[in-house]
This record gives sequence, C-alpha cells and structure tokens, in this order.
Amino acid sequence: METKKQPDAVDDILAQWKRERPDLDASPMGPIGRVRRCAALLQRRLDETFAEFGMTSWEFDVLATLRRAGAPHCLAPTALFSALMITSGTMTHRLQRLEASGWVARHPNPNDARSMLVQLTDAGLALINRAVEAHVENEHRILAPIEAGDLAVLNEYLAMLLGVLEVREE
Amino acid sequence: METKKQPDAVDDILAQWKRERPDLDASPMGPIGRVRRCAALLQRRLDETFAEFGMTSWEFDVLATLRRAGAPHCLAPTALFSALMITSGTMTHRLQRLEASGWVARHPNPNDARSMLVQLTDAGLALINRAVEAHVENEHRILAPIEAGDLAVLNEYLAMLLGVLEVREE
DNA sequence: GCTGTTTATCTTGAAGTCAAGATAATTGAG
DNA sequence: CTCAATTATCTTGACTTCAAGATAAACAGC
Repeated sequence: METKKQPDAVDDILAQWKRERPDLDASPMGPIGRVRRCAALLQRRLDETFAEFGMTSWEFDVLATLRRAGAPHCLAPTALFSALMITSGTMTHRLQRLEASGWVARHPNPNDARSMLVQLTDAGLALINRAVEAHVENEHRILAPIEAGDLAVLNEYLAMLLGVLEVREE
Repeated sequence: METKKQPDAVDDILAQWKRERPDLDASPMGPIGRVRRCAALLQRRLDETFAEFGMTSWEFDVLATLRRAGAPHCLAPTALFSALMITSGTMTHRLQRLEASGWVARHPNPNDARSMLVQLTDAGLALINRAVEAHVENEHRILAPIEAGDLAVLNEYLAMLLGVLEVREE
C-alpha cells in the first residue's frame, strides 16, 4: 500500500497548529482528536436506528442496560447511573420519562426501603429486544467497509487505549 | 506478549449480551463501544486542564478554532459552527457568553452586512495561547503510558475508521 | 432595476444534563 | 439501644443544546 491516505479533518487541524504554533508538539491531537471525532460521527449513525424505533440514544441505553442484566430485568437506579456514567439526578429524570412511556416500572425494594427497583415492562422488553437487533445490524453495516483483520487490530489497540484510560478511574 | 489483557467495561457488556442474546453477533459493539467509552473518559481528562484556566470545553473549542485560523484571529459564525459540528443557535449563544467574558469581540463584516466577524480579543488570545500549551502537555501525559510505536499504529487505524465514517458526511 | 431564492444570523421553546443540597433509611461503634 | 456517619434517591436551579422558525441582506435571472 503506497498511496497516501486522504487528509481528514484532524490532519487539517494539525497542519493549522503546526503553522501557528510550531513550538508545540501537537502530535497527540492526532489519535485523541480522531477518537473524539469518530465518537461524534458514530453517535449520529447510531441515532438514526434508534429513531426508527421512536427512541432516543439515552432511552436505548437505559433499556439495554436492564435487558443485558437478564431476567427479571430489574436494577436499582444506583446500578444504572453508575453503569451509564451519569449523575443520580439525571437518572431520576430519565426514569420518570421511561415510566411515563410505559417501558419501565418502579417498585419498592423489599430489602431496603431507601432504594427502588426499576424493571422493564413487557412493552419495554419487547421494544428493546427488537431495537437491539436493529442496532447490532446497524453497527455491522457501519463497520462493513473495514476488513475483518483490520477491525481486529483496531479493536486490539482501542482496548489498549481504554485500558490506559480506565486505570485512572480505579 | 502472552498474558491475557484484563477485561474492560466493554468486555463485560459483550459477555452479558452473549448470555442474554446468544442469537446476536454483538462483536461490532467491541470497537464501537470502546471508541465511545474512550471519548467519554478522554473528555473528563481534558476538562481537568480546561478548568485550570477557568474555561469549559466549549469555550476552549471556540477560542482554539479562532486561534488556529491565524492572525487576525477572525472568523464568521458560520465558519465556526460548521467547524465545531454545532447548530447556529448554539453558536449564537456561545458567542454571547464569550463576548461577555471579554475573550472575543464581534464586528460587522464590511463586505456582507448579513454576517458578523468574530475576533479574539487580546485577553482571549493570551488565554488561548497559554491554555493550548497546557492542553497539549495534558494530552502528552494522557498518552504517555503508550509506546510510540503502538501509538502510531493506533493512530493509523483510527484514521482508517475516521475515513470510513467521514465519507458518509460527503 | 425587480423579485424570488438563497444565505447568515438570531430568537424561541423544549429537552437533557449536572452540581449541590434535601430527605429518608440503613449501618456501625460504643 | 442510640446516634453519628453513610448510602440511596429525589429536588432544585442553572446551563447547554437543538430544531424550527423569524429576520434581514445578498444574489441571480430576467
């Protein structure tokens, strides 16, 4: 492979900094900028599929977390907002919306009166089961242009980066 | 290298889906989930440095875009919100805040009365010059645990992914 | 020149998010 | 048992964002 890759949006930014601040070694902006920009573009692509099910990204995230937990698809709010990296206040708000939509129900926890148990309703379970199928198909489609071997290498190096970033969060 | 990598948060999610929905090939969730999670964790790390300068992430983004453009550090709002992937309404709001902080000034465009020209003030220029130095140092620190060779491979594969994602956005 | 279309920006209203604090139940040390 | 510290959730208020529409200037074809 001898052909030079097309410059992307991050290459442009690096060239600008090189011209304006040649004293700086801005090279880490390459991988970091690309991770951030990939995440932003991926979000748009994923949202398209969620919209087909009348869901937003955060609604999918909460329902999927409950679904993944397995029967009886029941978790405490603390478990949910920890898994989703959001605050407790945001979780309260999300659960109110999801309860109003009829996709989750909240029950008192018999073992701890401070805590609630959030459970997928039948409608919520049916919805997330269908939505996750479409979501996975969509992800396959998004990555389809990448060869299996390249994808494996990409995944391996992303795991390395994630490992480096996660140690800090003990 | 024979030691198995520690499982990360994404491995856990993949294992849950494997158990709950063995009919799905959820493998694309590996790279896609890792990109998204890396971006979220990176955001936190970058915000720490911005906070040292009394800035938020979006304030840094706007000032840095003006700074990168070179003297006279002057761009139209349209150029700014296009570069930053945000809406025009959001840009209006950001510019009001930045003008109130004294970091940018808005002048009428002599060539087009519909459009404004947004310019870094002296204070804004001094701030972003210092902030970007700290930001680049911070990015070096974040990636320091990764060997130069590995980082180059990571960057190359991220560029490939970004290329695949950007073609869609023509 | 007119006039309809396009372009650039701003306004409005509805969401979603967080930080900080309030409330209430549980736990643990004595 | 009692009370201080901890834990789980919810409330409040401020901020950021977007989508949709309003306003005004510039342009293009006649």
